[in-house]
Amino acid sequence: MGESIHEWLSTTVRAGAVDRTVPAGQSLFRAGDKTVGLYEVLSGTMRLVRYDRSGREAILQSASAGDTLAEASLYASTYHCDAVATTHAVVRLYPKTLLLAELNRDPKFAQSFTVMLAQQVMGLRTRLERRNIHSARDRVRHFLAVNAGADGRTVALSGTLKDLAADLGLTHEALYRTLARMTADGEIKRVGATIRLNRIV
Amino acid sequence: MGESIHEWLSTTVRAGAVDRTVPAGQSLFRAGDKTVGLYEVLSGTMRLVRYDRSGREAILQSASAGDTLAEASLYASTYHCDAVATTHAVVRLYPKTLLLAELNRDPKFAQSFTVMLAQQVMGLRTRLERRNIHSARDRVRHFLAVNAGADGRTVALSGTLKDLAADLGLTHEALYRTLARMTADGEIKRVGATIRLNRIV
DNA sequence: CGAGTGATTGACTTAGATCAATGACCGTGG
DNA sequence: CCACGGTCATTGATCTAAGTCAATCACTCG
Repeated sequence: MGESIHEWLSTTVRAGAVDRTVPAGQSLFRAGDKTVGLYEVLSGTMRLVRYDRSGREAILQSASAGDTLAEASLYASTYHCDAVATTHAVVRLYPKTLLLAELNRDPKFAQSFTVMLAQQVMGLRTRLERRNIHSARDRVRHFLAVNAGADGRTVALSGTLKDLAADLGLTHEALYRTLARMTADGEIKRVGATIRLNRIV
Repeated sequence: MGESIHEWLSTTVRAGAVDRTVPAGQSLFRAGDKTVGLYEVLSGTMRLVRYDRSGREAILQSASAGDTLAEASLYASTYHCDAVATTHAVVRLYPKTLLLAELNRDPKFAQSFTVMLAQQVMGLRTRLERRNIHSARDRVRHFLAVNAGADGRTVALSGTLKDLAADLGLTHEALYRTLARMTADGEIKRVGATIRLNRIV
């Protein structure tokens, strides 16, 4: 969908990127640290956490491969939470200074960056909207409607059904069952890694 | 939180904004129309919908006062869905041409705009993260952790509890019950429109 | 050829949705 | 100035969809 950061970065910025490995359980940065830039998760999972006085942690966000971390770093001077590796992870740092300089210097790059962010906002809004739907079936319908191809009735599944289930906020069992029922009712038809919507008579 | 669009728009763009009233049920634009700009919903509710061949509509998104509509318009040339008013609504159009020109001309404005989008992305991510939490109690905990004030244990509620419930994706009943239980357990204390987190011993 | 994972289905449990009723509060119009 | 309609806050009773636990089969990969 072209929503991921690295597709939009100028070669200048990309050249200045630094990769770093974070062993599971280790932290990448801590609240109060000075912000250094924008991170992209290359593999593994990172989580942003905050701790209450009793030491219990609250997960503010978790980012897997392809996600970005700490957009905050673009405008804040210090981090306001910790980033810790849930699994062994590899991250790529795009230094703040480079990014900001590039944004100032190159209006075209700035525009690309803005477009990317706008797309992210739209995508996130859509996903949030979907989570508002309580019924599993309607949630699946929403997903299908949003992701239907040009013909308006074919949806190509990118990953596994388990991944899709996670994305929809359902257990994989619930998704399997929902799809099975929709198929039985003739609402959809599964063809390989594709779902075809049938017209409702 | 400074996440809303209009706070970040330059006076130039703001001056070029056009307000428009949309009666309930009427559409603001339809799929295929040329994009004209970015809309902000001033009052009422608009929804973005797509129709399948059987005429049933799928709601892709719904936007209430303060929300923006059609960020797509920033980079796409035509709309890919319909925007229809769920209730009588008033929207404000920030013309695309003005916005893009301004973004090109004024790097500072572009930066502000980018910052605003980045904030939106962060906020949306956090909310999405919250929706991943199944337990009502943990969802409330997440909300409290994220929205705790400087002291880390006081959360000021902005709207009504019903609004909060909707925001959390819970029914208001579920929220009342959860808060009641947390209070009974001594985890929180409600003081007027404020919730205070207690340390867990 | 096992080990690991995805896909699928069954049985059972439960948290939260739904339906319902009540009290508090608030503006407002007669 | 007060009765009335409206909304929020709250709690009870009940229902159900989805979560949880569990088992099976297919498939791939080293």
